[in-house]
Amino acid sequence: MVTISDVARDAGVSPSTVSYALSGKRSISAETRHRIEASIRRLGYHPHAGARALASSRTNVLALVIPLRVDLNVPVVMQFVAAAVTAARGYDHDLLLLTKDEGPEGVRRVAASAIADAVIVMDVEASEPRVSVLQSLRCPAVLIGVPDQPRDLSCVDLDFAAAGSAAATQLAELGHRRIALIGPSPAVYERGTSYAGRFLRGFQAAATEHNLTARAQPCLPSYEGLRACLDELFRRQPETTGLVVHNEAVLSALLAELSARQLRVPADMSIVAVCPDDMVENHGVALTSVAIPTAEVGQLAVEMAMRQLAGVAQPEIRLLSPRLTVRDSTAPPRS
Amino acid sequence: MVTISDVARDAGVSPSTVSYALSGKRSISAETRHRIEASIRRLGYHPHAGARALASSRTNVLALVIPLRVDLNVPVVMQFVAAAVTAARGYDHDLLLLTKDEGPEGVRRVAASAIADAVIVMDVEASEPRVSVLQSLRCPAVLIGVPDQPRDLSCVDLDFAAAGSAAATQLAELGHRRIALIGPSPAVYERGTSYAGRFLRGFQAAATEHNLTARAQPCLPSYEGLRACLDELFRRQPETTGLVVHNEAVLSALLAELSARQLRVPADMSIVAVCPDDMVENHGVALTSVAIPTAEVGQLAVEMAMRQLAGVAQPEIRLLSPRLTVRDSTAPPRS
DNA sequence: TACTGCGATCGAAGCGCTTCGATCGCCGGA
DNA sequence: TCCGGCGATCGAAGCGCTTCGATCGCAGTA
Repeated sequence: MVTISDVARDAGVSPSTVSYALSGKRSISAETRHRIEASIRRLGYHPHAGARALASSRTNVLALVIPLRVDLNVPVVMQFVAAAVTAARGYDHDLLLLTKDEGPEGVRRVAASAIADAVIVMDVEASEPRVSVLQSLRCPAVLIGVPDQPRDLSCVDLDFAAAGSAAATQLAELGHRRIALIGPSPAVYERGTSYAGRFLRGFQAAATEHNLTARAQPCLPSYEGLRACLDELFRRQPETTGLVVHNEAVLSALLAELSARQLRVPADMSIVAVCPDDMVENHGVALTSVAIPTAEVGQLAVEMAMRQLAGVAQPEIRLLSPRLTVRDSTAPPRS
Repeated sequence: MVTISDVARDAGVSPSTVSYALSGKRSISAETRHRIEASIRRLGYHPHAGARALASSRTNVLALVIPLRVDLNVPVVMQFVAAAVTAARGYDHDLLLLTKDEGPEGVRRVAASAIADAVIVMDVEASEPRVSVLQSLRCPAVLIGVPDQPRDLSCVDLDFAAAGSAAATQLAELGHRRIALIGPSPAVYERGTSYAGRFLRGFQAAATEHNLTARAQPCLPSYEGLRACLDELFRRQPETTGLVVHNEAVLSALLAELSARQLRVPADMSIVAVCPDDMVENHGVALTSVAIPTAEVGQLAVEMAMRQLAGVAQPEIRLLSPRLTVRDSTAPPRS
């Protein structure tokens, strides 16, 4: 292995000079710096991450805790991850992947053994057990989602309440009177996943405000689940003319099933989807949607973490305003 | 931070004894071990990962390089990742996520700075530039996919040639005479992605062998792309009665579009999908499929890496035999 | 001319761990 | 009784880096 001493010898300086040239923490004459850089290149030197971590108490690694559940939408998670890893590399950091399976202990392990400098947590629950661990370890952290008790932790997410409201309002303004929310899997609600409840409440509040008849139903993420969900919906609330779908996994099944039931979109049924933008075009009809800004949130989470590491950040809760884009799946109801 | 010396003091032994108790590399009396374990628990000791890496030249981290392309199927990638991270934790290792964007330099960086002990590479191309880096660094590595020149690197993948053959053969045996392959995005072929070509060749070989008229078409992963692909297909090869779909992203679009064109599955058109098992049920009809064993491959990749780290493994190429499951999307052609 | 201040560089300590080579009892065999 | 051998433990070196406090030479000032 090529060490800093090898570089120092090659460049005719001391190891500390090489270190300072690399970190820029002390001034180095231009000439020396160039000689060092040349040596580094010639020898193919890469600082040993462990040694660096030990000496500086900085690993340049961010930990990201992702859910492995199937009832959560996988592509959405992947988009977060992609955005986060890309953003992290922009700050010269790497991303370590943890799974929610490990629970609070996983977070403790990683933070306590200084494997990562900060932790980003996805799929946050209302009463989130990882919050107290993070807090007691005084570990820089960013939650994607908002627990009931964020304590002093930073949070970032789409403003799901506003999103739910926007979706319902859009249907109301088109003149729909009976609408429904096709929500995430029941398991998501049971788990108290923070975004699901917030969306639901926003949806209901807007429905009430606009005097709509509104029904909310969770939906298992499978074709059968969707079919059952629709059966139930039309039995309990016939004449429904507008659907808000907060469950990316069943979107295509929904369209297939509506078509099978001779319901045309948007003539017989309007649909507002809640999903990342790149999912609205993969169906026969371009979907009116409230965007889930996965890329922004992922990137923002990393930025917030980096700012905490730089010491220039107090805890903050950032809720991104929803953006609704009207496309071809919504229209006034036929009356 | 709680250090090994704190534990040693608390337990009334020397730091090295604690280390040996933890690693089991020398025998420690039961009594001492218990005292040490108690101290560890009481103090909440976690070994410092950097220090450990520095002293032992082992990080207990595996690097996984994933593609971020949209033209690759995202859920499939995610399933690999999930399987790999879970398997890695089973060996007390963590997973560091790299993206293909960083190219060979990313691999070099991680290996040379001893951030990870081994590298697992997804989305391997026929002439894979990362192979030589990996090899010259003498870094334990596992490729998911098989490049033209695997050199001494281990590879694991589904036997895509056999899979292509199995899919075509199944249609042949049902009596179909004109079939088609709806393949991945053209970009995937252009990039020389290893699995796409292997599947195609297997498909064509079997078609030839069974005297089928067979056409292969790449397909952009969008509704429009699929529609264009079908248009082209039916223009160039009308009377096609069987489809092999090696493009998970367009499965639901395909079913929707066939239905829109009054083609019933399987009465008018048989479909063999190539996809992970959990994707066959999300459509109106359960799909006959050749399984992509994402979980097995991901887990196997980790196991192979661990075996290399343990020093008990020479390079090997493991191709998993395809498993075709007949479901409801295939039937003899109407004639 | 003597001194101050500053930019550039060096040397050494130390981060927390692993590991190699002692050391120290203690037991069994001669 | 003495000694060899072995299990249990200790001490110290060292992994490769960062960083603090010197040192050194030189330009500018009094």
